[in-house]
Amino acid sequence: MRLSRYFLPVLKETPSEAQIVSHRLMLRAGMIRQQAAGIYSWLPLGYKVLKKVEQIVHEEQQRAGHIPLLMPTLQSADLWRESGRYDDYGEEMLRITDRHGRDMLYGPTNEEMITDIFRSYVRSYKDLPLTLYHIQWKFRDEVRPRFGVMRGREFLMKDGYNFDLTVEDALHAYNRHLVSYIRTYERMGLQAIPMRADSGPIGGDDTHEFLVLADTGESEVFYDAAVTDIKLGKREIDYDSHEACHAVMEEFTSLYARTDETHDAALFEQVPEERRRVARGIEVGQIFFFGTKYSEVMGATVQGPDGKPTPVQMGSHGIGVSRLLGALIEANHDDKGIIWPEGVTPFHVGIVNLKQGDAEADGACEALYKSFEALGLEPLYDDRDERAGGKFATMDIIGLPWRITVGPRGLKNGVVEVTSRRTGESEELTPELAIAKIAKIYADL
RNA sequence: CGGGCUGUAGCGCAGCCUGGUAGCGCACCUGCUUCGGGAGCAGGGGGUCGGAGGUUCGAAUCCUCUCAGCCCGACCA
Repeated sequence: MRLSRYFLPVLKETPSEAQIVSHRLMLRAGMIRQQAAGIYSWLPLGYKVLKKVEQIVHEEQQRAGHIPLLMPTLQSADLWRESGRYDDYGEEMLRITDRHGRDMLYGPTNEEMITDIFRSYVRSYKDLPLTLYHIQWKFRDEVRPRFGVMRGREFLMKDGYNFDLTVEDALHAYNRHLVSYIRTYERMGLQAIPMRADSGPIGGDDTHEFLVLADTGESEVFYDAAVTDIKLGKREIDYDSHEACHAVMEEFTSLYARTDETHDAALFEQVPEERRRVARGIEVGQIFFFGTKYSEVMGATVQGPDGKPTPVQMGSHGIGVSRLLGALIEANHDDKGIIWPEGVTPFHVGIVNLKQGDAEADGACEALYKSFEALGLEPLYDDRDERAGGKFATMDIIGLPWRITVGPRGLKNGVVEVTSRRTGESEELTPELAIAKIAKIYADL
């Protein structure tokens, strides 16, 4: 993309409504625009990152064997009356009446609807196990939206639902989700620690929340410092293997890590003192096993091998897709702006032409631009007729992890400058080597 | 939902107390100079001061109501 043709409304000054760093930077980098309290437009740059995050979630869900579908944002109140949650959910549910006076609602989650879909079609235990998921906009009418997209009212969320015949199978689904979630976050360059949590209004026996450590997190967390050393890395996981998923689950959850809701001071005391940590975290996902809570009241049963109708064992699993952008920025920024991890960066590399209009500089930039595109990478070429300082500031705030600076001074020696946004370190390379360096970084992801 | 606060140009703000018909910085447009970390000079465009009602000869300014947004708390992915 050529910046002169893009729509990137970068702000030099911070709008006064933004308090926390991710909100400020998203506004300043021209990623979002608030349209009402807790409701945002996603401007091109923000939309691009949102789509990248969404894509990673899709890929990892499908790698784990989960099936994508798409359910509507608006739901009939009748379904929610069946489960009893129409009354239980309270003021957070946005209720709407259509022209015929029918009660509708903007879905805050989809347990009822997915259960309805399941019970309409699935009759036999032979169709299990089954995990369906979607990535869809949700609405929760928060009393007090704040922190930008981290606690908006409208938010994009991946929610998935597993249907299994036995508790054992459902617990495998739980473990499988835990593993796939860790892998999802790691691909985005985030460490999200699974922590034992409260079940809240969803209800259930087993539940873990995934927390990204950040000073601005909404939850207080207590953990054994050793948990931050556990990584999935590039291990291949057999998602069909109960043993393999269980082993990873054990590995990631056996050390102490809890939110304030389930914190147990006595247990925490057993962690060696030098490894005890109290910090704050941003919740970016949660998994639940709740058994037959919905299947019983809504009649989601299958015939088992014995011919008897059996309510299915269920769980639900969510990743806050839009909120992840906030968490990513909270975890990856400095005083100059955002620093995107390579896995989610909106553009792979920024090209800064220090002397627009100079035939040699223009030519070198064009050549770099075309080379990156030929490699399947997306460059953002700042071809505006701006001064160097302004171009650098723009690149810094939008946070592309790599920048190539092209100017007459370097070109005289046949080199361009490759700079890491994260470390600030630069090296002078020939254009060919610069391209090779960037290409290798992304190939190795 | 309790407590506090703010709405004046795209963004950041002053003016309000003490009423007299709107201003500053950035951004934007034109020209010249400049050009490796948010340039300088000159010229220019843009606001019925959130909305409604009231007081007054006169309201951004005072009064009433209302809408929107922000912060703290409770709540929450």
